[in-house]
Amino acid sequence: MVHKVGELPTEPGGGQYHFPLMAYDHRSIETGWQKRWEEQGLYRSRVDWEKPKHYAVTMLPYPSGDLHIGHWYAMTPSDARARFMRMRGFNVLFPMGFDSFGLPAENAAVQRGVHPAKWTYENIDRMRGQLRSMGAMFDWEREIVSCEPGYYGWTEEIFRRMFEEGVAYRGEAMVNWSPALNTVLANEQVIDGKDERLGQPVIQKMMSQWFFAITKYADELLSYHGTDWPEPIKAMQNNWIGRSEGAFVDFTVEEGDAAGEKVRVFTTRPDTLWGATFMVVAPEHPLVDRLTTDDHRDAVTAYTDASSKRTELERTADDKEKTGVFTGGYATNPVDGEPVPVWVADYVLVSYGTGAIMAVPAHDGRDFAFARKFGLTITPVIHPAGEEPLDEPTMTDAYVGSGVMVNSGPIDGIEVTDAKGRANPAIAAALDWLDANDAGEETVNYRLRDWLISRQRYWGTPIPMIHRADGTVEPTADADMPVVLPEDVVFSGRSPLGELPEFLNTVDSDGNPATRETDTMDTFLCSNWYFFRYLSPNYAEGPFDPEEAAYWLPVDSYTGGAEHAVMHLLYARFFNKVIRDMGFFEETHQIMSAHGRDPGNDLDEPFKMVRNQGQILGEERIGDRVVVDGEMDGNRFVATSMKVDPAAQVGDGAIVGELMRRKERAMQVFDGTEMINVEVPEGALVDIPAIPGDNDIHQLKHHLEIERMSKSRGNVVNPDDLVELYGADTVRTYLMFAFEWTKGGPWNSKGIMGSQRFIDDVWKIGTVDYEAQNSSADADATLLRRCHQAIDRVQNGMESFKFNTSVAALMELRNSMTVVARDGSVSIEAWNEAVSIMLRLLAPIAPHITEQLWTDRGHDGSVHVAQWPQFDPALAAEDTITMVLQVNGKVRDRLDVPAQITETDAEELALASERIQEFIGDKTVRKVISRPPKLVNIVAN
RNA sequence: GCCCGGGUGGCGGAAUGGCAGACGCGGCGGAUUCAAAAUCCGCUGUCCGAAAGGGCGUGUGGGUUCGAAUCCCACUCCGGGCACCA
Repeated sequence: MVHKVGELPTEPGGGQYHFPLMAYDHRSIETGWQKRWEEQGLYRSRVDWEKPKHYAVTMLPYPSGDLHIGHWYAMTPSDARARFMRMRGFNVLFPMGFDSFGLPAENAAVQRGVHPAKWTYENIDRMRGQLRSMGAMFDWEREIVSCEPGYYGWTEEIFRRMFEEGVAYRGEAMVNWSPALNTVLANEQVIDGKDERLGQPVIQKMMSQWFFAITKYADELLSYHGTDWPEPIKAMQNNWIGRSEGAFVDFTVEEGDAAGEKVRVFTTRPDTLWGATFMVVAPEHPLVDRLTTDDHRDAVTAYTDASSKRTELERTADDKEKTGVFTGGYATNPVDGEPVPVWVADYVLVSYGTGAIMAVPAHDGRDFAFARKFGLTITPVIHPAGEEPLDEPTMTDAYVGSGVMVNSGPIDGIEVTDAKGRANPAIAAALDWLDANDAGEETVNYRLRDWLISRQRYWGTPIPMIHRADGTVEPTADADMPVVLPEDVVFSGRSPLGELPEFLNTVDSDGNPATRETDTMDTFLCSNWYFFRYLSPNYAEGPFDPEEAAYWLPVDSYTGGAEHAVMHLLYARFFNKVIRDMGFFEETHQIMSAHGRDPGNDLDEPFKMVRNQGQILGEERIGDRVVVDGEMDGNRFVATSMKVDPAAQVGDGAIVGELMRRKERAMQVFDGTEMINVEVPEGALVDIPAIPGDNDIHQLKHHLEIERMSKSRGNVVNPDDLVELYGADTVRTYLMFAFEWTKGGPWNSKGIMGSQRFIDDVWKIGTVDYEAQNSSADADATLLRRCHQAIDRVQNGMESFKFNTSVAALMELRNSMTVVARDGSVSIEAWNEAVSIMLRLLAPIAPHITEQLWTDRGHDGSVHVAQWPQFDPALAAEDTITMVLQVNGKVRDRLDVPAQITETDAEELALASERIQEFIGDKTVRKVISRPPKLVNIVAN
């Protein structure tokens, strides 16, 4: 790919190109600079209290084997932004590491007989090389690898402290057990009753496990004080934490074994207590046995046994139909002293609230369905606003709207709104009544459960605890810390730690024989605090060096995928608060203060700003040949049948052509001349030979659908190949330009050509033997204006994570400069200034080519430590502006006017326009809106 | 069901109250070439019109405003999260 020395077309400008012989050769230039930067230590970051700091982190990868395009998509803009901040005068830290404990390593060991450590380290080596090819400014001196004892030993230490503080505890609870993964899982790792890794069903088991008391922090986790996070992420976390305000109310058991005992329920609607006509307890509720009367015992036992055998998935899958049995027992409703029957049903979950509910069938859909099915009493206590009172026999649904309380004794007549908690007058009145009558207590309940962190797996951080012979647990002694994962083990798919006597057997603090904990920690713990370890990866006195922490913390910008919203991002916030409360930041605070930095609330949250990138999907599948039958309906064709058939000929059906893409409701088929919208109704016959069995519209959509990249789909875009072909700078530019970063989208293998042309043009601009032909001061000012407009736009895009607009601004500058280069219309000084600005603006995005050109053009030092061009609004301002003239809001004429034009002058010019007068005609001018210099709008009728 | 985010050309997208479609891909026409690639020049929302020009146009319907892709109300569709959560 060598460009010719060119006497290229001279029209219309009349100038000549003087392009050099050599095109931009990314192969020789990019790796060369990567090496030089490394040797020069260009990206080392040091604490410097004289300079403002910026700590930027992009989520560290799991060393799965190869860096994929998604990593590049996530990391490149983060790197560019870190570089941009550095050029703007910040002392920037941008580190990288590997989240290297986890299941895939262990699976590789089982399947291929490779030790997880070997597999992991080989992958890390390969990925390190791939990351270098990106040309990112990672400070490799600060790299962390979480499977090294130097890292996980500190996780263990933090665990020991958490145990002492009671934040880490061993508890017996109903937990999620994955038979497929051979381990328990946290609630966050179970989606729709299946594990998030393999999608295999998870069952409920009572087990003794290690937990972190994240619920203690539920309220603080709902506040994001001092942070700038995407609203959807906060919404997801809030949703997950699930705070509900309500009350505990005690119902007293009437007779039988449990007579006099209280059954506590949680309710968010204490106002409806007077309508509570029965109670339901979960099958696992501890009082079930004693509530059950002898004549109901067989039925209840049968029911609870059956439900214990069902998985979470089964319980929720066959949803609608409620099941349950009567215990025979009764409890007293405290508000009116009425006895209500107590039932057992699995629609009440033992894990939420108190595992028991008061049922208000008139005003709760689930209770209503249950009451109707089992013929239980329904008592309405809300009179719907502006309607007839509810009539029990004719009700077909629970009434959940607003109105006025009725049949509710002391709170009769009080208004019920749609508001939650005390903001609802009826709820407030009920809470006050409960308090005054000692019948219940106002409370807050959370959906969030404590974090189950033990895993019955080998390749993870050891839990530094010892099981004593007497059944109690104690932390590993200081001298034995950290507990190092033994390497010489045999893999069978089950954790080998329990079968390794030299690991298992130890002594307790009294010298008695004891055993080590063989479970390891959830790998999400590793990523809880790695951004602290980056600060001082070799620090031996603690998890992080307070001297570094005082300067760098907190993380100023954190970027990564939104899929971590309720796992990593929530856990990391929790851990940060725990570390703070255990006093790890005390010294850090002192050092901050000593340097005159007020710690304030800075260390309450780990990440000041979070931004999420979208996902790169596989390239769209188009061009399948299809045969469609059906008939035209308006401008769309409604199909009765659609068949994918590569050999289809014209005449095989009403429409034969290529399937182009899926619109919202229609498929588009291109028959060679026009694009036809084809609607495929649910009942239409669909035949896709590639998908066996009966096909329908959904499979057709799926067939076309742009999917996540995966090896099995064969749609993986390999960044190494792209770098080889186009160079890292082109790939970086394309990834930053092609999508709205937060959104992502399908890969387009042709689109990258635009970025390649851009990079080639930059090379031409930077190397052209520029000759001023007929330059003028005006042209100089115009070019400088374009440059300053570009500075503004590039800067804004970088700051607001709208990287595509930054690249677009640079492409526009390229367009202007290409014309200037051809015409020679500016002075050599103006040209050099413009090139210098352009190179600096582009440096964060395309670091290699800009560095080469910067050096070649005789600048001292690296472009990456050059100062960002100072934006000057005066230089960016146009002196003439096209003013739009409107009549009744429609554009009718345009005029070039001085930017400084006054309101009156603009108005006069507008009224003087012939075209405007034509449109005004014989109408009367009612009003003139003058917004100089952009617009004048004349209202006439 | 509840909670978020979104709907703009053939495509990715720009414009946050003031010229809709910047920038790029693709397409069309032309130059160069034996030819192709690459490169260069021009056109490219849609309808009417020979043109000048005009009508329409940011999911749908309504509203606020001199003026709405942008603000408000209702609906609809797409994506995501949560979900017998009491």
